[in-house]
Amino acid sequence: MAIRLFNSYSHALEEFHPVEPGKVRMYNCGPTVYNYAHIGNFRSFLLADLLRRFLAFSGLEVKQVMNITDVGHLTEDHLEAGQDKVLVEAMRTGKGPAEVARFYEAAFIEDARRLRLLEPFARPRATDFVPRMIEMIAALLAKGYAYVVDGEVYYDVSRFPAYGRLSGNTLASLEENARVAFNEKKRRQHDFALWKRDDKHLMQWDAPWGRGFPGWHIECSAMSTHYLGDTLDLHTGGEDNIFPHHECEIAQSEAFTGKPFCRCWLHARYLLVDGRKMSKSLGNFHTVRDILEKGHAPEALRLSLLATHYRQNMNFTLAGLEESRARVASWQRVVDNLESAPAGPATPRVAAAAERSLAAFAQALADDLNISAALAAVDDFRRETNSAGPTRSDAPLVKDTMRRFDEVLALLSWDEKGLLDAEVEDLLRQRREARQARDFQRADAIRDRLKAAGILLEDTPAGLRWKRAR
RNA sequence: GGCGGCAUAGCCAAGCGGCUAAGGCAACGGAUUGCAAAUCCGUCAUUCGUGGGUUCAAAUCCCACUGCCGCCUCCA
Repeated sequence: MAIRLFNSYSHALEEFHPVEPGKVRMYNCGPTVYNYAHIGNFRSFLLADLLRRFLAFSGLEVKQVMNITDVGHLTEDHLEAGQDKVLVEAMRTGKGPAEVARFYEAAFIEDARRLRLLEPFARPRATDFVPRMIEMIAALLAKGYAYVVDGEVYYDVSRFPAYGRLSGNTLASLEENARVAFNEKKRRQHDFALWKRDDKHLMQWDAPWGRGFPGWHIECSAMSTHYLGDTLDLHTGGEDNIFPHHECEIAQSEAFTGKPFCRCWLHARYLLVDGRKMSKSLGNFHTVRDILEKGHAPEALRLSLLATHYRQNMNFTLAGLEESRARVASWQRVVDNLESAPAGPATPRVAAAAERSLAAFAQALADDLNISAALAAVDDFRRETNSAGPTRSDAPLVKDTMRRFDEVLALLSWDEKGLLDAEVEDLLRQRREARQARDFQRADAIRDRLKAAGILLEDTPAGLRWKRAR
């Protein structure tokens, strides 16, 4: 089935075909590790994860690279502002910015695992790629795409005619609408830095042009081409990365390699919280761990952040989080209830639903990751299956179908319930007896006791069901 | 000021020129049930921000207006 994606570079829906058939090279702009990642960050990372999982689901091999930006935009001024506790603590105890970065990098990876993002092929750190960045800058200088001024290096955008094609910010329009004070060192207002100096900067490296640090954009060019070659198939990021970051990445990379940098760009639109832009001052700022620490299930958060199409502003609310939780729970029950399915022949209706829903699911995602339609396909399967009443013979198919959905969605728990210990087993037996004797008071008391122990009971027409509280 | 995006039921959200406007949450009615939970069946937008236009036909295309959001040098 043809997969269509909206390519921000061409501003159009296109059929996706990797350079090398069957193998996809994908680069995702990753986190800046000077703070905990917030839910907006993860919306963009989850787009990358959804895309990767769906491509794999479709039979493609995906080589995914997500960078860690640890090259400091940290200066002494930041330290003086002292907003970040870990940072302040690090400086107080004599630890450097590198240790701060490691701390938040570890926190990010933990968050990513809790939200079930697949491990990328590589998660390179910008600081490990400074030599390659210097190499690339030297090459750009040699080719005449860049110039040195006073120990700094700038990219000469006038040498790259396609500048502005991604963002729509052509040089002409940028010049007309200049809003930022002109940096005297640059030849043109919109030339951007490949190498900078700033004595206040805490991370510095030696380069042929002087001691300093790399410009923001060059790191992604260095890391992506190192792992994935001159031409990437896919590149993702938040919409705010379109300009200047990705525009500049294209200019640098193509000037360096002489080849097209990336075939297809995907950008996740911003997330709002309670209808407004998330910001600390509005008090609607949520990190991933804040939400999880408040007791919300990671699957609920994952679905919430996934459930709105990536090119649509999503509005995050606690009500929406609860809605996602309920939806995941209803799918989980389809799987869990199979254990107590009655014996009987296979149900044609279930088989038909499995085939139809799986096809609808794949077709929806192939249409520029139409997640709403894909989720509706899962709901359709849930309703059909429950309505038909699956038998023991249906169980393998139902389970396989749900598993297939979950390869992409990654929301369900597949661990076996495990054996109950003898004490719980005994309580269940006692309750059964109490109910038979119509001693409902005692039956309810036992149910409450088991609930407190994390075992939830359901008396269904098919008999007693139990599950562990999650 | 320049560039770009979005407005669909109480809420979330599909649909992208033509079958009765998907699906979820909530709500309500019913079945089942000792109660609870879960599940099923049914109800829930003659209408798609507002006003025009194009068309045999528009939520879908065009124009205007209103509202919201993003980018315009280091923020996903």
